[in-house]
Amino acid sequence: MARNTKESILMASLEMFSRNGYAGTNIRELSASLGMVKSGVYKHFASKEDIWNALLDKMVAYYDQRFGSPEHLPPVPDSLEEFLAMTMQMVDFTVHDEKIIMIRKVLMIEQFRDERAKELATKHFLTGLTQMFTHVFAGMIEKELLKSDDPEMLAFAYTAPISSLIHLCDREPEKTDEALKQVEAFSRYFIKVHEGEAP
Amino acid sequence: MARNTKESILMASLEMFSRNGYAGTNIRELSASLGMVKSGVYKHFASKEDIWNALLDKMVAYYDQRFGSPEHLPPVPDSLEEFLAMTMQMVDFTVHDEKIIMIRKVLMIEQFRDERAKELATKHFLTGLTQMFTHVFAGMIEKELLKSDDPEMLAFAYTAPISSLIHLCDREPEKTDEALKQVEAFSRYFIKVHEGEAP
DNA sequence: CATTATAGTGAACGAAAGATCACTTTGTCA
DNA sequence: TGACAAAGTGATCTTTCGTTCACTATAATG
Repeated sequence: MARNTKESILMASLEMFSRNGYAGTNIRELSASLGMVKSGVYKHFASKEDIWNALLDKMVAYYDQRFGSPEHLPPVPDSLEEFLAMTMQMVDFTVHDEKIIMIRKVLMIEQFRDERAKELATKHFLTGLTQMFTHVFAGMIEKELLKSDDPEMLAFAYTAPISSLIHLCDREPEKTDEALKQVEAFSRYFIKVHEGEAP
Repeated sequence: MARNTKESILMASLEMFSRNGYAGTNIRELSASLGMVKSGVYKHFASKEDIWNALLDKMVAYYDQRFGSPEHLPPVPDSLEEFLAMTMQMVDFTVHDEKIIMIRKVLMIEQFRDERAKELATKHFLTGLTQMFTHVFAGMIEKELLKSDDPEMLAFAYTAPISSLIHLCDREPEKTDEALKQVEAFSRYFIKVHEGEAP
């Protein structure tokens, strides 16, 4: 029962931090959203900052679990259509999963204030995606699906534009469908430019 | 004398908002940074929110002035080296200009809370750059510096990765030099991929 | 020089913040 | 079932917040 409440508090804090930021969130509203009175929160966390740190721990763990270990690298696709489908599936998931959206928002808001948020932001928004797709592109080049090229540069050139469209979805969710079409258009364009000569 | 103080307050608020966000900024610190006592601020602005709105007005005006009108479009370069140089000069400026850095940070932090910040963020981070470079690439294709292609897609594929490196500089300024090298490497790579056949 | 609008001060206010504490309730387990 | 630790409450404390206001100093104007 205790673990449950503690988790609920962290979930509620993720929601509030992602909407109002750390400074813009207060314990009264937070506890009220859980049908609690504010002093109750202090049975589970020593302070507001303690909640923040615990939430960051969770976000770090969540990231490591989903993207950290090599065994979670996506399989190298066997065709360019499969590659496109894989991209679309990943993007579609990431722009619709409420929890991941909130994590990105929190990192956006707090990246300049909190050292760990800064680190996670760079991973989430830049290096993580690049690493992941470096592996994919290296495999695809080997399979001659793509022209011989620097896989890391390819990965950066591919993921950064898609990432910017994901951020657009976070900012203006009503544009999500349009943005997804742009992702697809970009992906098709990218494939066309870099596809291998051998059919 | 009045105008001067009002401007100083806006400048100080830009600094504090970009570091601590709107909610994380208080009037006492703000006025103290100007050698004033907090009640003095209220001779120039009716409320904290009034300061925020005035600052946003300024940021909108600043953006429109620098990127808004068509006459501020960059000239179409006459060679690929010139294009690279133009890119590097623009990026170098934007990652070192303290004011522009602070504007980007404020937009990052407040994009999910304030409607106008959201709009400006999309312009600053996405559509503005794309529009600008669509014009450049259209001209370069006409000059046969680049292969015939969709200039808007080219612009998006070019500016988004560079934009993500600019954000990295905002987040981790100590990596600025490295990031600038990455910008140059990416730009050279991009040119190589898309350069026209005719020398 | 006298007047007057403006800029800045310092004390004060009410509201809201984070946090504490003595208490009651509740669920667990010997 | 009875005891005890944990979870939750409500009152309260201290600080800090944004804001107001009567006041003084200042600088421009006629």
